[in-house]
Amino acid sequence: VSTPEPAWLRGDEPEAWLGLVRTLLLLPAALDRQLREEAGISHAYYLVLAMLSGAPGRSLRMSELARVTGTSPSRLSRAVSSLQERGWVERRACPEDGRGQVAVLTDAGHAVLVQAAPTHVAEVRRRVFDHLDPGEVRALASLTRKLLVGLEADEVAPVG
Amino acid sequence: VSTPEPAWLRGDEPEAWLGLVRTLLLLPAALDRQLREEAGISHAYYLVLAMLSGAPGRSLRMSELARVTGTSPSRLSRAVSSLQERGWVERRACPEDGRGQVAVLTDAGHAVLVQAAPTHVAEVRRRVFDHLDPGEVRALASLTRKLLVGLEADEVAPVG
DNA sequence: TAAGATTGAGCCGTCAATCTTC
DNA sequence: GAAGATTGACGGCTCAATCTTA
Repeated sequence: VSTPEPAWLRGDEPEAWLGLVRTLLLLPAALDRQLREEAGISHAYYLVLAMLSGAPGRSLRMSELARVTGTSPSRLSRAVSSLQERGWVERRACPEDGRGQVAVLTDAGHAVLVQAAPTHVAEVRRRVFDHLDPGEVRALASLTRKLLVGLEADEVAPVG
Repeated sequence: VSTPEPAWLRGDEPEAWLGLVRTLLLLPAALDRQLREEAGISHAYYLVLAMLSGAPGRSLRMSELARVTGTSPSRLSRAVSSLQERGWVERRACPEDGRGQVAVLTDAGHAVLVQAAPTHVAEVRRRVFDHLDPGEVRALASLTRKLLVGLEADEVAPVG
């Protein structure tokens, strides 16, 4: 290439990277701890319930549910199995595609979500938004939007 | 309390939160995939090697290493055991405290780190910094600094 | 042949209990 | 008794393989 990228981080990048890495390590752990204590499930499982709750018919195809929760197909399949054993989610055949499965939030699952949501939101406030002013919240929304560009596309254009 | 916090998120908070959650889900997965393919270790294990490499004597107490890598004591103990089996880290008794253990990076471990670092940094650039201009990098550093205030202190002041 | 979904094997992580030293 | 560190038990996650339908 004609203008190679620098080999290591420079300027404000090291501090930004270290801060981001520490956030990636600590925030999910904090969310998991709080939700496990409150509702007995991880944050990933909570997201499954929450995304189903907001979908029409409280149901979504497995593939679509995997996409919106940011998890792999196998991980989602195991999560739904676990939630199904607790009676919080059901599986149904997809009427439009014989290969597909649809996950449906049960009334019991919805009740768990409704019960857990307030303390979860309080934790999110306490851990995140209490420390940011409105401008910083906007900056966070803007930054994550740009970061997700590089994360949601697994394939990357060749170097040429 | 006299001025209760709103029960749900408002303004730019929902978008910021969803963006942050998706980043928390996708970025660690991307880092793990790349490092596992390149060096056969997770990002958490890489951090252990990297933090030891930057420490005086290429060694740190277990408790201090857990703190700087943002992991729990039990998690770190298992990580060091695994790295020790590969000959990349050694354990030694702590001369100043009979209860303590010191983890030391071996030459082999250092070689692994040196070999893996360039492609890892390239991945960090490709996933993160290629999508941000200098001002945004500063904003990211500033934002994570504020978020870590709420994450590094596990105990929180009572509501009163 | 490809896409949707699941499963088996194995590693990684947490929680609680334990052991040692302070 | 408290702190540093480790371990047993168990659940969650990834990778690769598999099964079914399109």
